[in-house]
Amino acid sequence: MPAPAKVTDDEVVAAARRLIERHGVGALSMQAVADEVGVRAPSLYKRFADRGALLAAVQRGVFTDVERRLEGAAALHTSAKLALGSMATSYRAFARAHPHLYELMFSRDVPHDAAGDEARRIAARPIVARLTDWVGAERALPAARVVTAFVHGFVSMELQGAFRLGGNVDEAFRLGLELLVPPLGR
Amino acid sequence: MPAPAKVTDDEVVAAARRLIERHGVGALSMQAVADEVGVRAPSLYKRFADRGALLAAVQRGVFTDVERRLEGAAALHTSAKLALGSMATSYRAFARAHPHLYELMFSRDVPHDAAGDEARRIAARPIVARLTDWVGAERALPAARVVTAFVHGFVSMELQGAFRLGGNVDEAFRLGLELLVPPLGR
DNA sequence: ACCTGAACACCGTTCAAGT
DNA sequence: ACCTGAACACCGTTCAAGT
Repeated sequence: MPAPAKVTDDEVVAAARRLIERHGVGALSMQAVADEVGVRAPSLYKRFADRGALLAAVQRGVFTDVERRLEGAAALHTSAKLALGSMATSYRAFARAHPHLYELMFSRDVPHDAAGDEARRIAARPIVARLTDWVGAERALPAARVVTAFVHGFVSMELQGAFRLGGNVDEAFRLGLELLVPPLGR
Repeated sequence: MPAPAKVTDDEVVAAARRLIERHGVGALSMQAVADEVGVRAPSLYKRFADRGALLAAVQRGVFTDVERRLEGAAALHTSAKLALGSMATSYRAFARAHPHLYELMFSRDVPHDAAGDEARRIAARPIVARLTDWVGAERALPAARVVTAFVHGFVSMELQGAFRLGGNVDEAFRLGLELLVPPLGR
C-alpha cells in the first residue's frame, strides 16, 4: 500500500532556495519549506537528514551556479587579467543581486562535509584555472587566495553595510583589483 | 520592598561574551546566560530588550578591544607601511585566537544600530588614521576599504576553512599585503 | 514506500505575582 | 525595584500509526 510521493528532492531544494532568497538563511524553517511544497514538516526528514543537510543541498546548487557565472564571465576574454576582472565584477554582481544566497555560501548554519568542500572547490575553479595558465601552477594557489580574499571581503563588507560612509564604492573595488591583479604577472 | 539586584549589566555582558567565546554565537541562549550569572532567564529582559540587544552589547565590547589592539600594533612603528602590516597581522592573530568573537563582529544575529555603527567605525579608526597621515584624507577612504576588505576576507575565509588545500597560508597573507599596501603611497 | 498527527525538548519572550 | 514561575508561540526532530 504505497503512498505516492508528493514532491521530489529537487522540488524541496528549489522551495528552500526560494525562501532563503526572499527571507534569509536564518528565517528558513522546516515548517515554511513544508508549507511551500504542500507537505507536512516531518515528511521532509524522509529526504534530508536534518535542516543542515537541506541547507547543504541548497548551498551546493548555489556553488554550481556561481561556477557557471564565473566561467561565462571569463569566456568573454582571452587575457587572463581581463578575465579575472570580469569574474570579480560578475561575482560581486551576483552577491548584490542575491545577498541571502551569498550569505548561504559562507553560513555557519551549513555543516561542512566532503560534498560541500568539493562544490566550493569547483566554484573557485575558473579563477584557479585562469591563474594557472597565467602565472603557472606554483604561483596560482597563493594568487587565487589573495584575489578571492579581496573580492569576498569586499563584497561581504559591502553587503554588511560597512561601506556606507560615502565615497565611491565601485571605484574602491576597481582600485583593489588594479592593485592586486596586474602585478601577479610579475 | 525592593529586591536587590543580583548582577550588573556588565556581568551579564561578560558572561555572554565568555559563552560566545567558548561555543559560538549560534549556541548562545538566554537560558545559558542566566545560568552563568545565577539568575532566571526572564530577569535578563529587565536589562536588555532582547537577545539581539545583548549580542550588540557584547559586539561593541569586542570592537573596543580590536581598536585597542590595532592601536597597540601601530604604535610600534613610525612608518605607515610597517604600521599597516603590523595592524593586519595583529587583527589576523585576534581572529585566530578568538574565532567566535570574530564571527560576532560580522554576525547577522546582531541587529544594526547607531551605537554599533559607531563602535565599528572606531575600531577601524587606527587604520584610517594612519592612511590619512600617509596618503591624505582624499585617498584614505578607498585605501582603507581595499585594505580592510582584503584582511577581513582573508581572515574570514581562513576561519571558514577555505584555505586547507595545502600551500603556505602565511605567505599568501604577506603576498596580499605586499601587493596592496606599498603602492598606496603611489 | 511515503505521509501524517502527536509528542518531546528547547527556544525567545511576556506578564502577573511575589518580596 | 528587581526577581520569579507559569505560560505562549514557535522551533527541530522522532516515531508510531495510517494508507
